[in-house]
Amino acid sequence: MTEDRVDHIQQQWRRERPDLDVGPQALVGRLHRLADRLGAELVTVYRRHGLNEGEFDVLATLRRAGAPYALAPGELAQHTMVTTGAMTKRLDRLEDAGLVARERSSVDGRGRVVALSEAGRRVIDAAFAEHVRNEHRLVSGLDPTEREQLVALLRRWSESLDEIPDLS
Amino acid sequence: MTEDRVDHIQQQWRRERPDLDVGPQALVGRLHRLADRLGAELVTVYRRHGLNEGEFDVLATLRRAGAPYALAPGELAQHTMVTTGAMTKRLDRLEDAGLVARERSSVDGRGRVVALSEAGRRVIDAAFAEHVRNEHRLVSGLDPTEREQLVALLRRWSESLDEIPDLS
DNA sequence: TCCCAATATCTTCCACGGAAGATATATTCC
DNA sequence: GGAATATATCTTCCGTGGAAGATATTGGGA
Repeated sequence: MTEDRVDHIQQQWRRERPDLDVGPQALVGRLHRLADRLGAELVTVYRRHGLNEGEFDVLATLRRAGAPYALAPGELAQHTMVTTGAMTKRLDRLEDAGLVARERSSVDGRGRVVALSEAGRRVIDAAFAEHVRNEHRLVSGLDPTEREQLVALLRRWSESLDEIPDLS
Repeated sequence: MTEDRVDHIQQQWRRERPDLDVGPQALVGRLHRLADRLGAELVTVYRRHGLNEGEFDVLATLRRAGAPYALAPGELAQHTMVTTGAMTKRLDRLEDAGLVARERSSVDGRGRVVALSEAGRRVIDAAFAEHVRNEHRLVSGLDPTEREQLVALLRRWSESLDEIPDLS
């Protein structure tokens, strides 16, 4: 087991603050660094298709919703976990690029319906296929058993967070 | 095993793109969502101490480097994984707040030395102690065995990424 | 029916980081 | 020693997202 950056950071803290138990950093810190690293690999594929992460996320959300590939801006904001203001701007860019179209909702004058255009559909289908290949590459260093264990542990951790009390 | 958002997304893709194996998303997607979730919890502590994530990171890096708590801007940028331009701005803010001081390097006229002020030292010591308590809280839903397994798997995954070829 | 609260979206302003270039200083090589 | 190159930091401009408020529309209750 070679020593990595997180180990080194922990050692520094143990020297400087021996009164604190920095054990959990092994998990929290490593998870964050890994997420950053993986994220950087993923965006290279988005960029090849002329998209940034947020735009890919919007197109993918519309695509996997199934025909007619249309959702409201508010739904998209919820699914992609950004504010509606941020979504407005993403949609502005995607609309300018001709990848989505905004129409008035027929049932609610306040609402809009955002739908993939034909071009949008083509772009996300190509980008997503490459994205999946990229994900396969990124997990290829783990064998099937390790992947299963890791999925189970991440799931456990996620669920446990819902039941943890706030910091006093 | 209850179904979570990542499961649902996978199901959508399997319906819409049965030609693609989206298995790896269980790992990659879940890791990202978990990192976001944890990050949101962590910043609440930084904010209590008047810091954002980047500023906390800078002060923590100086603090754990040990006395005299001083590093060059370039070193700080490397350790915290941002560009030197971003570091300049972080240091501007921290200097305005009186938490760090910039001096000319005595050995290199181009260089600067960024050092924690007394106030900076107090702030980061208090913030970091609370940060560690927060991390303990966030991992409290996992038992010691699970934590060890998870650390080992994350470490394995990280290391494996260094040996993976680029996407063709 | 009419008013008011709720809702959906968009607008404005600001915070933060990246990319590329500017500036000052140092180092290397002749 | 002097010119060319390298290096450290900072500056400028831009892209993206959040927060708060503006606008338009809906729906409910007097």
